[in-house]
Amino acid sequence: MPELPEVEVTRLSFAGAIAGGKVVSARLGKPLRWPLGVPVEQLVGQTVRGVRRRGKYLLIDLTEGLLLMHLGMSGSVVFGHGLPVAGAHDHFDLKTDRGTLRLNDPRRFGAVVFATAESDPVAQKLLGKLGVEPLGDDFRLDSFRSGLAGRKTAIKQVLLAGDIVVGVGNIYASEALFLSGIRPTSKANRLSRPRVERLHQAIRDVLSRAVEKGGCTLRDFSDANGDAGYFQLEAMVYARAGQPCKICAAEVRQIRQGQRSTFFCPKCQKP
DNA sequence: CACGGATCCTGATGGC
DNA sequence: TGCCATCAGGATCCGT
Repeated sequence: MPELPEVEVTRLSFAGAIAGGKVVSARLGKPLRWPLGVPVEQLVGQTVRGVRRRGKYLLIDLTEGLLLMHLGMSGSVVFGHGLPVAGAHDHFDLKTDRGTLRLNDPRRFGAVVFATAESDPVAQKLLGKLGVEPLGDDFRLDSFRSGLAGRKTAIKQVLLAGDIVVGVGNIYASEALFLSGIRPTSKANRLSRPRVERLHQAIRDVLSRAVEKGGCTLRDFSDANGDAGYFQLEAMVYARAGQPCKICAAEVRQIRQGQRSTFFCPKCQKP
């Protein structure tokens, strides 16, 4: 469910409300991808300073340390007072006097990890190799180009790897490549300068537009207040195999790359 | 060190 | 209705 826009929309939906909240209790459900790292009692009494995002991680700053939360493939967050009794897929609750933050994640590819600081090796193991933020000033065309120059793999795979630029997941990778007219199978290091420039711009455009629209709701995305996003209405190629391209009417194709589905228009996107 | 593949887990969906 | 195979928004780990 969550690529950068969904994570950012989620963050925006509860960051203001939880800030300043004092942790009353916390509970863990079934194990997530990694152990929390501290007993939940250690969180009690701490104050939530604020919530940031790095790539697809939510960083929940506490008085002493921070929680790194990842939504994996199927994670979502709810925040509020008087939440229902935790269900089978509610694997983390952080109850504060401003409301309870709850992570629901059926597949449990997500994670909640405690680190004493962002520089803590525990945090750096997760954040250390991440690429630049696509919507920030650090996402420069020249460094993007030199990053791609070192990769012989398909451009789609490079985008997903997240070590050059973060936040582009399976949906937005297909969409950004469509917008820039690049075949997903093209080798990253063979893209011409103008094509890299178009891709650079397309990544920014597609992600920022999705954030504005409130995230993607392809299956079941909703933010911490339960509000759904609308990106699905705008997908140009994702999940549209066999349907006509919205620009040229050619049939949208679906292929597999690294066990993930890729969608593209064979006419609009040149190898 | 860059690459491709296997892997974690549960639920939805479609074919028979 | 049941059973089985396939697929799903992510990212790490491991062998080459």
